[in-house]
Amino acid sequence: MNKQDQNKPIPKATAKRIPLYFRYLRTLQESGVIRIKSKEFSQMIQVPSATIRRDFSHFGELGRSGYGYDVPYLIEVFSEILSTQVEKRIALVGVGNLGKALLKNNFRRNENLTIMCAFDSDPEVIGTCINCVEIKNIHDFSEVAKKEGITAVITTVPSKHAQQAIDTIVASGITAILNFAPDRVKVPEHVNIQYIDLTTELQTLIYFDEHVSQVNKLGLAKKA
Amino acid sequence: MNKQDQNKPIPKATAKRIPLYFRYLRTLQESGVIRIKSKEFSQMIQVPSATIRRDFSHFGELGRSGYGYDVPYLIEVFSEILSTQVEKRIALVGVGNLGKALLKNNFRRNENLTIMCAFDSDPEVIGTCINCVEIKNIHDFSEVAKKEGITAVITTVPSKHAQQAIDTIVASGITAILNFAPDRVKVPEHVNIQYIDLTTELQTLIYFDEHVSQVNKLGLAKKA
DNA sequence: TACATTTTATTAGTTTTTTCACAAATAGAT
DNA sequence: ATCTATTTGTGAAAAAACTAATAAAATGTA
Repeated sequence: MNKQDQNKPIPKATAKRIPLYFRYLRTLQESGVIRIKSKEFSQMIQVPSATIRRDFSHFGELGRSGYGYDVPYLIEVFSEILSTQVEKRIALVGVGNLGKALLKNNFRRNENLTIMCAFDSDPEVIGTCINCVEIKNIHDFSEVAKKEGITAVITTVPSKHAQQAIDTIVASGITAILNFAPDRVKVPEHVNIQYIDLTTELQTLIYFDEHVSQVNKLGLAKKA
Repeated sequence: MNKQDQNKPIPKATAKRIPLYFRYLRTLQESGVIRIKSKEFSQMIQVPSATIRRDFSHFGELGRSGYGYDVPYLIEVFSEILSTQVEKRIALVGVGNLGKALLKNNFRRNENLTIMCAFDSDPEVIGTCINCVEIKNIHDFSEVAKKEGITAVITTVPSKHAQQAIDTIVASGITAILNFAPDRVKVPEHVNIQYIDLTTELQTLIYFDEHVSQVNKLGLAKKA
């Protein structure tokens, strides 16, 4: 039994890094690496080694002094944490340009996440298939989602219709939504909604580039 | 002259919210709203009112007690901060499924950000056009980027080739990169690189949904 | 086996971010 | 012109996240 079961909740900042850790552990495993030290791992993923050790420590004493961490064991632990042995069945709502692209990729390199079904309201696309996924009518969302055992939903609906689409999704009992429409929508408190907004990301990046890190540009950066 | 010029740097957390603030101020303006109180705005964008006031305060005394904030004035200020009057000319590298989708959208609703040119290494796509943007050979990146006055680059290259593509970009003097390939790449310190990884985002979301917010699910959530 | 080296896990300390709560300022009513 | 109700801006407190530094533990070498 690891610490998490008995103790304090995992810090949000830590939780956000877990998928990154897991991805790189898998990469290491594929390269046949059996053991990894926090400092080496730090170089790889560009997260300070102290942060890595602190993060890992929330899940128990995973490493051994003077040795480092055993990669297969770490993978076992993080796999459990992310419950990767359970297939996550995803639905996609909104089959526009972006939706189509996500369908075509369908988490290619990841055997744990799969877009099972897609929805739209446009009669033109309903009934067609993309990458072997049939586009269904959004009106049938609840029914199909239940039948397919959907865990989480990605919405790539235009802002204008996002609230309506998300109401439908929430009504079906789904509690995890990844929303590409930048406008904030109203959801009940128990629903977890995450926003991905390209424009905002890019504006933030440019803002940092222009203001926040001028110091770096002048060559006054402190050491890595 | 506002505070930012004279005083302390803007906190990172604040900087990240600026584009969100700006977007919603524009929405308000379009609806003809002239004044907004931090509490109302808070409801809209789902950021605590105290955070909003604190954030705004970094740029001077923008509001008036007992009144709130003047929307046109706020827009003026944030427009200046984000330098939205200057067109940001973006390049896109990697014209796969996702790259194509971004090209087709091309920040439709935003008059400040424009994808000016796109690059790939596949002879099949080089020379073709998507949404009036011609796909150029990545080998000509530096030359074209200079001619086009590119400020920032979006990379939608497969992980395997991301490092190479980004080396090319960095070599041309670009310092702001938004990278959709999830693997960490090495860049000089003065380069600002931001990662967007759908898989990670979704895994994080699901992790939170399964672990972190069980409390909410049990109906024990604290008040909004 | 003993010992010098390595590396974790953790304690303590620092910085950053968020939140509280209220004086001061202003609005708008009378 | 006065008064009451609002709402800001900000000190101060609290919470969260990060970093430093080190004792303890384990490694691996002689």
